[in-house]
Formats: sequence, C-alpha cells, structure tokens
Amino acid sequence: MQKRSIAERLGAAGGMVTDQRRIVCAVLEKSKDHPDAELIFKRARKADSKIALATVYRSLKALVDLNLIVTHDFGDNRTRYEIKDDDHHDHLVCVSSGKVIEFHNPKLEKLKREIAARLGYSLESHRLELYGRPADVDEQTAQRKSETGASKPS
Amino acid sequence: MQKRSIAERLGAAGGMVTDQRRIVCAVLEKSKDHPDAELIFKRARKADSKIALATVYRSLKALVDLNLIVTHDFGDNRTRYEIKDDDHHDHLVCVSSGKVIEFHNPKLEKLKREIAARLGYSLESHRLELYGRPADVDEQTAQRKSETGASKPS
DNA sequence: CCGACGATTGAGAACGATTTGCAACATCTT
DNA sequence: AAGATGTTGCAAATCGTTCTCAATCGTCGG
Repeated sequence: MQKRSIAERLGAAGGMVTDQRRIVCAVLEKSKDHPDAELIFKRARKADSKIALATVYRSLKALVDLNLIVTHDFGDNRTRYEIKDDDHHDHLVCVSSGKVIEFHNPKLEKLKREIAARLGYSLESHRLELYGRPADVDEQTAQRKSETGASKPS
Repeated sequence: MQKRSIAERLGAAGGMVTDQRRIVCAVLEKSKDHPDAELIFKRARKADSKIALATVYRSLKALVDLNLIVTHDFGDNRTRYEIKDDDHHDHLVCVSSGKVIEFHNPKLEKLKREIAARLGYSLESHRLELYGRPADVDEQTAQRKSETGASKPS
C-alpha cells in the first residue's frame, strides 16, 4: 500500500480531485526533470488540449499546500516543481550545462539540524543548491580519496 | 588599507562612480538587514529624493557583476542584497518571525565542497538557507551538548 | 582645466511569471 | 439526483524587474 499516486493522496488529504488536477499529478509523476509551471502546462496540454495555465498554477499550489510536491528555485527566476520524495535530497546545478544532479547526504542533513539547534531553532525545512562546474578528471580522482558519504542520485 | 568603501572599490574595479551609485553603496553599507531593491530604493530616496527605482536596480546589478555584493532569495520572491563579506556565511530564516540569522560553519563549507567533488564538480557557489522555528529552552540546552562548530553571527 | 564621447539617469512603457475576478461548470456530500 | 461549495477558463490585473530613449553626467585625452 505504498504506491499511492499523487492524485489519490490529494483526494485522501481532502483535496478535490478533478480531471485537470489528475492530469497535473500525472505529468509530475512522469517528469524526471524539474519542470516549471510553463513546461508542466505544455505537457498537460497533451492530455487535455484546453487546460488553462492558471489551472496548472492553481493545481500546483494546491499540491504544494498539501505537502505532496515541493518547489525549487535554481537561480533562473522560474519556480520548479517536483514530487516530494520520502527521503530528502538536495541539488547540484551545473553552471555550464544547467544540468541538475540530485544527491542525498546524511552527514549534511545531520549537520544542518545541529546548526539550527545550536542557534536555538528546530529545523523545519531548508533549501540547498550547489553550483559547480565539471572538474577535470585529474581533480576528480584526487578528490575521490576523501570519503564524504555523498551518494549518487537514487 | 582594508576598509575601502564599496563605492571606492567600484571605482577601483573600473566601474563608473556616480552620485546615485555612491548613495546605493552607502545604503548597503549602512543596512544591517537584507533589504530588497524596493527597500534600498526607499532608503536611497532619503539621500536623493529623485533617484529612480530603475537606477537602483541598475546599480545593484553593476555591483553584483563586480562581485562587490551578493544576492539572496529567502523564499518570498524578492531578491535581497547584501555586501559580500570576506568570510562566507549562510542564513537561518525564522519561519515565525521572519528574522534572518547569519551563521558560518567551516564543517559545512568543507562538506559542501566534498560533496560537489564526489559528484565530479568543483564548487563554484552555493545557496543555503535553513528555515526553522524557535526551539523550547529545554531542547536548546539538550542540543547544546552536541558540538557542531556552528558559530553565532559575526 | 575643457571638450568629446561613451556610460548612466529618470520616467514610463514593456516584460515574464504568477495571480485574480467572474461566470460557467464539475465534485463531493446527503 | 440536487445543492452547496470548490474549480475551471479566460482575460485582465499584479508584482518584481528590465528596457527604451532623450537628457545628463563622468572620465579621459589634450
């Protein structure tokens, strides 16, 4: 009973399940990238040629409010959307290609909580993006010696 | 010879130094918060009642391009500006009061670089914000036992 | 110190992303 | 199946930010 679709979870959470919202949910589930509203809109139009952009925005907001999806801001000023995964991950954005790599690092998660705690706060959420450029192969191999616990995207 | 003003550094970097830019620089230097363009504009108007918002934006962009100031995005969609400090710091945003606390954590800096390296990238920049709410005093004292290296804002 | 030329300014229009007003319509409850 | 309520589509409105353009200023060569 783990694989409930976003649309199902939307209904379970008390949200109204409409055809348009089902479509937006389906688009998000099928998207492996981090699409913005416009792109989600374009993809949604393939399933419903008359769905409105405003509806996409409203559906996305509903899903965000219900904590079913999360937003990202990768510097270009577009809000990107992604299904909220159970295990949190952060992003590394390649400054030369724009490619986005997801990663999860337990050490980092722990450190973030500790920092907040030391400042007198309990961590509610956070946002982290690394911006980097591909390293030379030399540097890579050199660096690979230092274990950090960073893992490839799931 | 360390305390050159932003305006001076702007000139030294080859940027054109105008009255308006001097004012924007002065506003930034006096601001202890993280003002957005609109707020900087309001403050600048106190020194020059006819400076234009567009000029503020243009001055800010010039300063960002010359690496004299940095931008932040704390979730509300406003770009905030801050003088670039020598030693990097990140931010913790209080979700209940909106207060922004700066902190610097060497462990975190190191970890970020390592993570990027392990993914095959050399870290160019990054963005990190923690969002938290004030913890109970109990929790605070309990947490304070775990050393993290987090330091209070400078 | 002055004049020329390119850069900057002010004002408002223009922009792109996102939101909103409203009438028609679909959904969930009973 | 009917009604109350939430949602949709469309267009107009907003918000932050950038651009256009004529007027003006800063900087550099002389």
